[in-house]
Order: sequence, then structure tokens, then C-alpha cells
Amino acid sequence: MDELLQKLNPQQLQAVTAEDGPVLVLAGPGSGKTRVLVHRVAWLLRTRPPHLQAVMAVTFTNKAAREMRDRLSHLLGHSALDRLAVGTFHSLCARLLRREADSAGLDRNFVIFDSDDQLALMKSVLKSLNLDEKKFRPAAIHAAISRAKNELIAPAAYPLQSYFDEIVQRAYVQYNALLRANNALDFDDLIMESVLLLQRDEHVLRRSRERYAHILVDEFQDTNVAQYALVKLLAMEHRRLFCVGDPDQSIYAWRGADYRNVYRLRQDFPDLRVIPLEQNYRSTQTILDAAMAVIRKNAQRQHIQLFTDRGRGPRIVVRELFDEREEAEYVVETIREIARRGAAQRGEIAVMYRTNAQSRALEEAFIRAGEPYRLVGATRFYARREIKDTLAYLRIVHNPADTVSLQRVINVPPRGIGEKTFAQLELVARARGLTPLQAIQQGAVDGRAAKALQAFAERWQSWIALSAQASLLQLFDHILNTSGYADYLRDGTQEGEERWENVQELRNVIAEAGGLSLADFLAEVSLVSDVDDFDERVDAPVLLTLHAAKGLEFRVVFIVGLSEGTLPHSRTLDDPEQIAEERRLLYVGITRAQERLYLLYPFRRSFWSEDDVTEPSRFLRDLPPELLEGNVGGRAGAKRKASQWQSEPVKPKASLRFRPGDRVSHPHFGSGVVLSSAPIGDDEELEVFFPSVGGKRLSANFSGLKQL
DNA sequence: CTTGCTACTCTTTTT
DNA sequence: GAGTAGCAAG
Repeated sequence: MDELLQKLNPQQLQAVTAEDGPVLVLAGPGSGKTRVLVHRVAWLLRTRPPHLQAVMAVTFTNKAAREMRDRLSHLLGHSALDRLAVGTFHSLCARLLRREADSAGLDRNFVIFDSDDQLALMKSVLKSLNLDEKKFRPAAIHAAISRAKNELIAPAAYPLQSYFDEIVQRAYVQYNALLRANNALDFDDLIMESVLLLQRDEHVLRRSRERYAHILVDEFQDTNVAQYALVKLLAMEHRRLFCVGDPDQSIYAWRGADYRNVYRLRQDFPDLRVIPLEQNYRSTQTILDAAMAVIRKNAQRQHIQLFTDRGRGPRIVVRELFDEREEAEYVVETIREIARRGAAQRGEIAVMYRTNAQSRALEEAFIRAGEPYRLVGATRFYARREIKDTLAYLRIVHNPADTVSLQRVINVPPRGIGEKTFAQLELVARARGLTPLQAIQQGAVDGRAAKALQAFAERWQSWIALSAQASLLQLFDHILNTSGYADYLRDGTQEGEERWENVQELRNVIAEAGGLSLADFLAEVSLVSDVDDFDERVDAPVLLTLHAAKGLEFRVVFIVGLSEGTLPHSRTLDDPEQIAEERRLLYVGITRAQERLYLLYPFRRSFWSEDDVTEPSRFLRDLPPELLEGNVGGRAGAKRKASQWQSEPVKPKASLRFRPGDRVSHPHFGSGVVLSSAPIGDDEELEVFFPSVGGKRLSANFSGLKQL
């Protein structure tokens, strides 16, 4: 038998070698579904006539796509990749639309607006409709439009049941118009426009069906209506469709994902073959039992029995700590202990939480302890101001119609081109059907700022000219220097240097990619996801949200903040459907763990500088006591343990101005974190950690240290 | 037009 | 507690 197929269990083998025709693999967590998917693709590429069959595989993240490509080129050799299109729905649709730009009625150079851009555009929509942002929150309107696009509802078909709906509809029309005027698409457009194109244009549809003779979809439970429509359009005729999913891990309903697509699949493809994968290769039975105990409480689900041959393993630790800070310290301390005992390496450990804001307390604890960590998401690299600014410069060169990017940089550094001038420019350009660049060049805007505008347009034009001849890297450097942005950023402060370093990091990305075109670079950058750039080779624990943890596994998992209001989140409490999703979220978190699981919650939580007593999460009650370490009985017992663990009291003396963990700023060293504080006469001796220079001993009275 | 101040809302989760 | 919108002064 093919060596490709060794090491697969019978169910996996059945899935990998299934005959052509619609297949749904219902895969529990840790059942090797990624492996099945990759081997299925390999199997198809190997057994089908090379000239006929190509494969489209849809993964949930770009990271997964990259890993699949790596595995396949290892298994089959690099040339096999020629017949494979693999990526997320978004990246594959972006490629389709670019390829078929003419048929789609799009300019091939369209850019993709990220969430920041989308929000900025929405704000200008509301402004032009004279709507008060207080009353109609841009984010809320945008969310409604996004939902509509995910369900393939055009502006004209938007259902009007309230005054708010009418506002949304008007905003929807205007928002789309502005996107077009900017030669831009938002994330949702990538899918919706692709579907519309395939519905409208028979030739494109036929071409696409031929191009993708096999279609494979990972994380099928997280597809939305539009994505399902796309899959159906492409696969309905040849029916060579292979989906992998787990309804219990559906955690994206809030962005339009509809696990009922699993039922639609059954309806639309009556010959659908369903193959379950129940054996788990990841976790101990203790962890699986806990996971099943949690998920079992959700109604309306098929009963899946997860089993493993990895043994029972250590029991699960459930623990109450005093507050978020102690919780974080417990995590850091325990990780240290685990690493010291050699129970796991730091890089095999993850800390998960419901909301990004919770990473804060954890980060501070890691910094205080001088322990390394990796953070996924939150302050995403590509969301940083200096990165967005730099990209905006590149984007206006690539696409002079992009007014959102132009607005970002036209007066950064300050050039005397303010809001008024920009508004006028935008107005004139739109009225005459010109790009802002053309409008300036034709002298369409006069007044005091005209001179400044001319000067900027000249620069801009010269960058465009350069972009035609020079490499991306040369263009990058040239723009930074001649725009004045480099000097502007490097203002001599600590923070400025850090921001400049980030820009240099972006430069490295370009340099390493080698010979990338401006268009390709921008297209790639706008679709990177949080987990995409997380480096597995670094030996440090990972901090990430439960959502971002999907598809990953770790030997040791900590889940923090397991209290009512956090998980389940307070915004979900009035809706049983949403609480069910919160439960699935915890299920996903638990099943990431291979060996050890810690479930923590704080007794007290501070919220906007107010302290609240919290209830432990209702989900914790569903855990059978025999799976848990020690007795978790009442709150008092847990609290005693928490303080017992705390070897030294951290309660500060009332006279001290600084406490460990305080964020401070210093005139020379920039911002830092207080590690310790001890009274000396009337003064305090402080130990402060600065990211720039490391640890310093300072006097509270004389160092000029300020609390942040 | 820019800067610096005060007041205000806001915390889910993300391609 | 923090980022930002809005306002007043330079």
C-alpha cells in the first residue's frame, strides 16, 4: 500500500481514499482532521490524471494554508503545488476577482480595506448622510452591513423593519459607492462579489468549475451563507466536494458563520457521505471527559463520544485566585515550576482568555517576573499606527483613488493640509470623477493650502513614476525619506525609536519576501490574520484568545478569567444561542490541551477602576469532581489556597506611592513597570523594569518618575 | 492649521 | 483607565 496512507486509522483511511462525490467528515477535536485533509489533497493530486484535475482547498487561516503547502511539497515534491490552489475563502476570492477583474467590473488594482479602513470609510459615510455618530454608531451600522453581505443581501433587498434599518440601507448604498470610488473592496465584498460574479457570468462559472475540479473545505462549520453559496456554485455540477468540520467547534456565528450549512449540505447533496472521526490523538482521557461534560449541556447536538488511548493523565486544576493580578502571577509561577520540573517546555504552553483586554494583566506579570512570552493578536503588528501609515503611503502609490489611505498620510507629517482642505479636495474629486491626485494637479482646489497640495502632489507623482521602475524595497526607502515620515517618526523619543523599529521590521518582511511586486505585497498584507505570524520555534508560552486558539494544540493549557460575565461574556447572557456558543468556545479551549489543563478564575475583578466580586463561570459546575485535583468545594477553601500560595503578602503599606505592577514613565528611560518598592526614610526605593534598558533602581522622590 | 486640554464613552470574539 | 472626539487658544 502507498506509504502515503500508512499510519492512518481505518476511519481516516476511508476519508482520504473516499470515492469522488460529496463527503462530509465529522471530525472531533484532535482527530487528525488536518492530516486527513492534507493527505486527501495529496491522494487526489497523485491518483488523478495531471492535465485534467486541479484542486482547491479552503483553509481557515493563511497559516494553515502555508502548512498545507509545506507538507505537500514534502510529500509530493514542489511541482505538485502547481495544480493546487490553497488559501482562505478571502484570499482565494481575491485571486479570483483579480483574475476575472474585467468580467467582475472591477479594476484589477483594487485594494482590500481592513477593519480600520472600513470604519474610517463608514464614518465619512455617516458624515455625508448627516447622521450623528452618537446616535448611529459607525461600528453598529457597519456590522449590520457586514451581516447583510455575508447573507448576500444587496442594498436594494435590505429588509426594512425599523427606522434603524432604513438608516442602514442608506448607509449601505453610500458605503458601497464610496468603496467603489476608492477602488476598494472590504472583506465581505471579496466573497459576495465572487458569488455574484459566478451567478451572473456563465463563462466565468464554467472556467472556475474546470479550474477547480475538486473542492475541499476545512472548518466547514464556520462557513457563512455567502461562502456556502460559493462552494455550492463551484461544486454543484461535478460534486467532487470534501468538507471537514465539527459543529461543536462552531464559534463564529457572530460574524455570520452558520453551522446549519451542515444540514444544507445534506439537503443539497443527498448522496453526501458522512464519515465520522472519533478517535482523539491529542489529549488525555481526563481532558476529553471534561470537554464532553461541558459540551454535553448544549441541546440540539449529536452525541459524539471522544476516546483516546493516551491514558488518563493528570487531573485538571480548577482554582480561584484573589484577582486578575494574582491569577496572572499564579500562571507565571506555575509555568516556571512546570519548566523547572521538565514537565513541558515553555513553548509548549498556552494561556487563553475570552477578551484581548485580559492579556494585559498577564503581560505585566510575565514582564515583572522577567519571563518570556509570545502574544498573538491584540496589538497586532499590522494594526500599529506607524505600520498603517507606511502602508498607506504605499497604497496611494499603487491606487491613487484610495482616499482613506490618503486621509491617513496627507498631513502626516504636518504639511499644513488640514481637515477642511482635505474635505474640499475629496468633494471636488468626486464631483469631477477624478482621483484626488488628478484633482490637485488640475488645480481644482485653491485657497491657502493650494501650495502645500501642489508640493505633495509632485512628490506623490514622483513616487508613482519610481514605482514603475524601482524595486519595492527601493520605493519603500525612497518614500520614507522623501515624505518626511522617517524624520517625523524618529523624533528622538523612546517611543519614536520603537515605532521606527517596527517600520524597519516591515522593511524586513519585504526584504525577505524578495522581489515581491507592490500589488502582491499589498494584497498579501491586507489578509494576514493574527495567528499567521506566530512563530512556533520560539520557546516561550503563547498568550492568545480562545478564538485564536482554534486549530492549535499545546501540552499545557491555562484558561483564565472563567467567571460569569467574562466567559460566558456579559453581552451574551440574554441569548441562549449565544451562551451555547460561549460553551463551545470553552470546549475549544479545553480540547487544545494535550496533558495538563488549568482553569482559573478571579474572586474579584476590576472593571473601569471599579472592583466587583465575580461568580465562577456556570460552565465550571459541569465538570465532574473526580476529574479535578483536590477538592474545589466552596469558595472559602479555594480562597485559603490562593493566599497560601502567595508566600509573601503583597499588600503595600499605605505610605508607599508605587506598588509592584504600576506602570510608570521616566524622563530618560521611557515607560516601565515597577517591580518592587521599599520605604527608605521619607523616600521609596524602587526597582523598575524598562523595556528599553532593563532593570533600574530609582528613588521615588528624585528620579522624576511619574505614574501612568 | 496645529496643539493641547477636557470630557466622554467604551470592552467580546476576527478574516 | 484609556483612547478619542470636541473644543479653545496659539
